[in-house]
Amino acid sequence: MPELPEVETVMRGLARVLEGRRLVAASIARPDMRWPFPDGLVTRLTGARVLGFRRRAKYMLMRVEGGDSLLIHLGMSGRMVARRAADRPNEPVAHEHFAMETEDGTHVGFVDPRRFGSVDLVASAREDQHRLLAGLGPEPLEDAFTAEVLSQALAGKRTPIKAALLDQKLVAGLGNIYVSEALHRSGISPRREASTVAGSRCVRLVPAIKAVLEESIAAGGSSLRDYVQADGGIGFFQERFRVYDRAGLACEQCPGVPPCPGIQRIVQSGRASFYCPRHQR
DNA sequence: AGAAGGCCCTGCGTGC
DNA sequence: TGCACGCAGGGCCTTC
Repeated sequence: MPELPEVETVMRGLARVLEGRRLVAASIARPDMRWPFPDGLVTRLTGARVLGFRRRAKYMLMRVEGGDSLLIHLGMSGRMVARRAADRPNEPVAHEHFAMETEDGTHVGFVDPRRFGSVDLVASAREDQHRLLAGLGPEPLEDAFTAEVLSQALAGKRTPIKAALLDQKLVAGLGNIYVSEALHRSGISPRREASTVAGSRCVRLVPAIKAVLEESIAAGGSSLRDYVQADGGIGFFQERFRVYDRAGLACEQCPGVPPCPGIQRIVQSGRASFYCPRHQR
């Protein structure tokens, strides 16, 4: 499930194989993703050189010659797959909805079985004004994201902190997994009302958010030799989380006597949260 | 107006 | 073994 660290890793992998290269082909196999592919996508990409990459929240932006940027969201199940064009199988790759090919013979496909992902074009000079980016909150890894900033965003919110942190308007790029992990690290229950996290608890929470994201990006980068795996997949691997999907297991944060009752799974706004009821309050 | 739930989609794990 | 069902969740949309 691509959240901010996975998107960052995939983006770096894409940059590795695409940056500076000229695209000699682009193709659409199936246009009905989350939103239809934009008009002129193939035309604008074909022949253009890839200038650079950038990430915003869970979105990747690929700047190309001619003033356009390709906006990519991986959705739930999206992957980027890179192969030498010559090594591609003859039959169509399952769920590869979109692909690009470089002058030096690399084929990059966007594979997304669930089709929650999306691709769009936006003027490079106005990337942040795209409707999907315009309302996003601060980047959690930037210095501007401080305890004070989060504190203000949470003030007066009656919703559980779990839901608040998933709200991309408050902070951009966190998903279900890293919200659970960051709350676990900072000893805050996902059920706690957001307004009561404002203040001193944000002083613990904000560094925990940054740490969990940074460690994950570092692990993603170092675990991938070449950013392109044997199967052609670019990007993320399954990390070992401290609470996410670990219901019933002991919480490593609180050893000792009496034994930790273990990590619990609860459902909040229809989504699973994992936490240790003993040390997360 | 803010919050909660629905919906889109396919693959996979579980249980009968 | 096979099938049915439920769950996974990002983000927009509708409803309350």
